[in-house]
Amino acid sequence: MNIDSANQAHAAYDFAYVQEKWLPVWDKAQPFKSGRLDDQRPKKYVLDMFPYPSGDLHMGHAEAYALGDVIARYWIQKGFNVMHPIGWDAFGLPAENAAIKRNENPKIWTYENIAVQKASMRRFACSFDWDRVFNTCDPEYYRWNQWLFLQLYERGLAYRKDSAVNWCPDCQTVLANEQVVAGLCERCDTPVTKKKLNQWYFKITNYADRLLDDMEQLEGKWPEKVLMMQRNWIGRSTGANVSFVIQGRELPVTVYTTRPDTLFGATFMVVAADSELAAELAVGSGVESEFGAYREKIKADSDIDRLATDRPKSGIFLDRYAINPVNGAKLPIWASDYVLADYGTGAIMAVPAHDQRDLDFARAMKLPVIVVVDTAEEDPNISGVATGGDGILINSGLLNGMNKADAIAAISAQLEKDGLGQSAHNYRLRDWLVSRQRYWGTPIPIIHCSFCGEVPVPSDQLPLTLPNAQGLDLKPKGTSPLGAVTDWVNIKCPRCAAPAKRDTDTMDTFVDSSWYYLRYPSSTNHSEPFSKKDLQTWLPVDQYVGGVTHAILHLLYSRFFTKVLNDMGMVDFNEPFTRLLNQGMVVMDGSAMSKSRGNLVRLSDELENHGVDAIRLSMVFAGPPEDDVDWSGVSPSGSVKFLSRAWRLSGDVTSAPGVDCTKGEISLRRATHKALHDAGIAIESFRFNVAIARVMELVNATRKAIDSGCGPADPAVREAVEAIAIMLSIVAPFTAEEMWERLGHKPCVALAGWPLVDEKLLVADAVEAVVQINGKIKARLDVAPTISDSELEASALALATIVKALKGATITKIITRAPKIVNIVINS
RNA sequence: GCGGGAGUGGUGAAAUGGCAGACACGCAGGUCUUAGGAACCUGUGUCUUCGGACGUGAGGGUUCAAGUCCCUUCUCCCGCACCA
Repeated sequence: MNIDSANQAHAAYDFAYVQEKWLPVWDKAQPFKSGRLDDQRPKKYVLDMFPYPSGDLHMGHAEAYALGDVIARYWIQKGFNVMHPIGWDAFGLPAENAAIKRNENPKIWTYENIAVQKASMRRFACSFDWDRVFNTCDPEYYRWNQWLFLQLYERGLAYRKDSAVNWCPDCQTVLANEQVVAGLCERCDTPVTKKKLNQWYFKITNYADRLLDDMEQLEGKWPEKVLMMQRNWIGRSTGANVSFVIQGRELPVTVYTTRPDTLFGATFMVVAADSELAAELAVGSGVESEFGAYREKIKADSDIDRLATDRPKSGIFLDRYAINPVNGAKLPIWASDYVLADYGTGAIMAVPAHDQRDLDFARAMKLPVIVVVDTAEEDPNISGVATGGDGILINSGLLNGMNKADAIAAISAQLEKDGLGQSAHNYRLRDWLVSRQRYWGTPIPIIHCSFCGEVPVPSDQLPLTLPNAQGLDLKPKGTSPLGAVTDWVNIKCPRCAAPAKRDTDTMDTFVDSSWYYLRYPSSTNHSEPFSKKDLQTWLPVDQYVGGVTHAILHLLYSRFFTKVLNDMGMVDFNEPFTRLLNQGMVVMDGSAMSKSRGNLVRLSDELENHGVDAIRLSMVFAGPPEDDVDWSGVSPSGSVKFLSRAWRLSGDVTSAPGVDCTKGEISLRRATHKALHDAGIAIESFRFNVAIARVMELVNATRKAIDSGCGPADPAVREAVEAIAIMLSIVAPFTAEEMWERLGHKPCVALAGWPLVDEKLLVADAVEAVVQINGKIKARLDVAPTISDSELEASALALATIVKALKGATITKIITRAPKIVNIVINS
């Protein structure tokens, strides 16, 4: 080794210098532009969930964007025309709350944060196409939010109704069902209460079946967990509606049941205490005042109270009776809060023997329990445990002797024939409540006229921009701050010119994110939200990357929007995201990072201490991407060590660029091609940690080849180090670019292309076969990979150790799988 | 309660039913050094009488062969939660 190369070998790898060196070069080269018209490469749309601009990027962003970047950069290297865009989900409560706290304009706060995040993404070497950026709070974007809202409105998919809605007393706004997590506001963890309000909804329930059934297309491409969560959330149940005559009431009451077979076991009826029906039935019943008091009491209960598992059943007997249609039994009608007003018909037939909730209620209220399905379990009257399983029907007239399934079929047919019932579906999914009583969101483009009613804002008046927040009191007070802007609110009705008022609510920000992925290909289009031609080029999204926190909310809403747009003929596909990868969280010492817990790790500190590449590498190498990364257990300095090892190789290569690699030393060449092959497969199946392990192996093999093998001048060394640079470019772009230059190439290594794998080099010239006796390894032997079963078997049986071991034993069977294994089965 | 997922060295983790622990972190020892928080090398599942034996939460089963498939069970994590 001469003095120069010795110096070079010992020179420390200066990541800070390398970062500063290459960023301006890349700014100029712009390697990640997508969508040039003459581009002949096949397309790939790789999408990262866009960030909320709540401050600078944190460790979670670093993981998510490192993973998305690996995928995007890999497909570029594989020769695809990759669109990898980014934007900002910029409306929403955090901006508004921060603005209130600092007495600032949310708009200024938001755009400042966007600038900070954008600069950090550049530094983090994200391979984004910066020409496609937009923010959802840009009027040019939310204009199309309003346009889409009106499209839904015209189709009857956006409507207003009075309802008891989820209300967060802290945020002073309503919440969608999906935003209530275990009875708490998902933003601020305040217990959610109910409030009766007139609000805008999107009719997502119209799409329940399609949202459910189309998931078949996503099977195997989305995480099973997410599909399952969506299925549960939609919660389709199959059963029957059954009519019950009510004494002293003209109209019958319909109940929904999944167990029509247990109809003979119904001993009472329960109506939701907060329903219209309960109120009506209570009128003139003699228990009106008790009922009123009960209703007031349950209204005061928060969702948290309702969720308590061991909550005793409560209710009021309404002194009214329903008649069981199958046997004429007189069933007392009770009002209780254990029946939900907005599921099914808000009324149930109670079969205490076979439903635990009904049994608990029956026992609390001393109501009769009649067993109609013999399940061979203990009588629920005695055990207190309802028997919900299959069994033989008893005490059930025509159903006696049948099993559950037959009885359901028989009674359903009978009810249908008698006009007393029909099969029905119900869904856990509720319509999507989209009104919000806050400032920083898209104004709802509806005008309320006392003569014309709801009047859409004419499309030539879009965007309906937010009035300036300057001088506006944004403090939450239960109604939208927009109501105070009188010269904005009060306008003439576009239809009749009478004085009218604008709707003062803003849209849930999940509306913004339900279609943003359609906007990137057309981000500069001023005449439509997206063009069909652009969509045909790019959509659907080939690979979506984001946190599992959006498993229901964002992904369900996006699927809903896509289906609506499909019905409108605006898109040709019905699922927006072909493949989905959910990355885990970055935690510290086993729990989520937070200021209050004192375990917050600042991304900027980590980048300062270890460099961008080492942080990206650590994130990706830590384990499977779906698993959480515990930052206390990863070693960014280990990543630095590996990167400088790889970097040092690039200074050791002494052959010239373009040297004929096919003349290189064969075993290193084999290692190189195996690494390229295996790493590619690993990346395509999201096993990025394994891909990196393969690169590490190649680095180790190359180091060895240089130091004590073929030496630095062998063409195989250049081939290996170039392959390392290219493979590293998708994870550690700075290091890779620096290596690429030291290898005598011009930027950008990101576009160098994944080297073609020579299949011939994937076959080793010798492999080790193992010889087992009764499944225990007894010997090993080197064989040609092409050896036949019989040859391998013969060589195995000829081995001295095997001959010795087999002495005196009878061979019953020999299993041979050339060239890997021989298993000799003997009886002992 | 319902639904889903996961249990492998000191740690993060690998392993189309075919050599368990790849690749790392950590640790120990060494080489070279004025020095080492550099680089390089070696070792590192457990037990061992040094021949081996045992080993993927526990228990059973299928198989020539099981971390992997089946049954039972325990533990942990996630989602939903009075949805009739």
